[in-house]
Amino acid sequence: MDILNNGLKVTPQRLAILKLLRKKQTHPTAEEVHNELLKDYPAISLTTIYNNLSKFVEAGMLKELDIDPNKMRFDICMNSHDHFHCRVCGNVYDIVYDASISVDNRQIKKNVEGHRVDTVNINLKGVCKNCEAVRT
Amino acid sequence: MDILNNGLKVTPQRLAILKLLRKKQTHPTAEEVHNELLKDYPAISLTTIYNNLSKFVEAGMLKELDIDPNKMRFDICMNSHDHFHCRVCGNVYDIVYDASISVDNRQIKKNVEGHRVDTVNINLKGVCKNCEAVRT
DNA sequence: TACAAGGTAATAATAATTATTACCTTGTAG
DNA sequence: CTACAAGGTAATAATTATTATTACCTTGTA
Repeated sequence: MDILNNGLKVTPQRLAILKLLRKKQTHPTAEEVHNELLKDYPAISLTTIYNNLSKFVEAGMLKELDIDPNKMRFDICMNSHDHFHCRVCGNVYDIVYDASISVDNRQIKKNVEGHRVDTVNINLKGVCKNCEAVRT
Repeated sequence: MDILNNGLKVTPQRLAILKLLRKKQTHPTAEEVHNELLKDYPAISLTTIYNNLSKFVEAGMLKELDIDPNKMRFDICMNSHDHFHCRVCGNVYDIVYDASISVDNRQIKKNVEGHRVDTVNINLKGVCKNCEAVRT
């Protein structure tokens, strides 16, 4: 038995990581995942989190985001969308763009100025609504 | 005398860093800048590079790019444009989008899904034309 | 000429991530 | 049912990029 036929065995740790990533809307870092899972798995190690996040990326189940220069953050692969990085709390939120704009961009020619393009990421930064609310 | 009235003194090291960033099209990392400048300034330290890059960012002369998860890369501020990150050589190139697409995107509402948006970055990834040429 | 402000460079410290290793589980073949 | 092989986990140590600290040096100015 593997997870999605990617050669990865199902383990409680792996299920827990995936479940957490699916539940949380904030694209937690490896350490945040670790802290969260310590509640249910007091023995889980940070190494395990890193190992498995990497495995999931290799297996194509997660994408690594490049929106946070200091920490690795991940995205459970689904239909394509963009990201918003709050510079106050640091959380990363999913953003569903207007279909029109989104499509215009992502379907841009696969060759730009002579370079072969694989992926297009649109990253927004600013202050999220929670942090904005706290301030006022 | 300061550089662009930002309270920064003019030093040979600073001029050299800025000159290099202006000349190179690949958005070199701090270490690449260091290696390059060692040719002309055998005593220059990596710390100086980091210090001054940070100063330049504070002064608004450079922007920090978020396209490379592993290294800091910088952009001499000019008219807005996007970036392409080659996953073979790691270089980052400037991309001039079609004005139409570019404008559509960057002028997106300043509030998206309740979050206040400051900046929008569009990052492309793939294989650059140089690396593509080497392969074939 | 001497002083003050800020810059540089050497060194050490930090933080996130990765590598290494030994032990443990689990599924399967005999 | 038992033993083995494959892979997973966790503890530890190592690596890498970046930042902090400190002492010395330069330069402009009183």
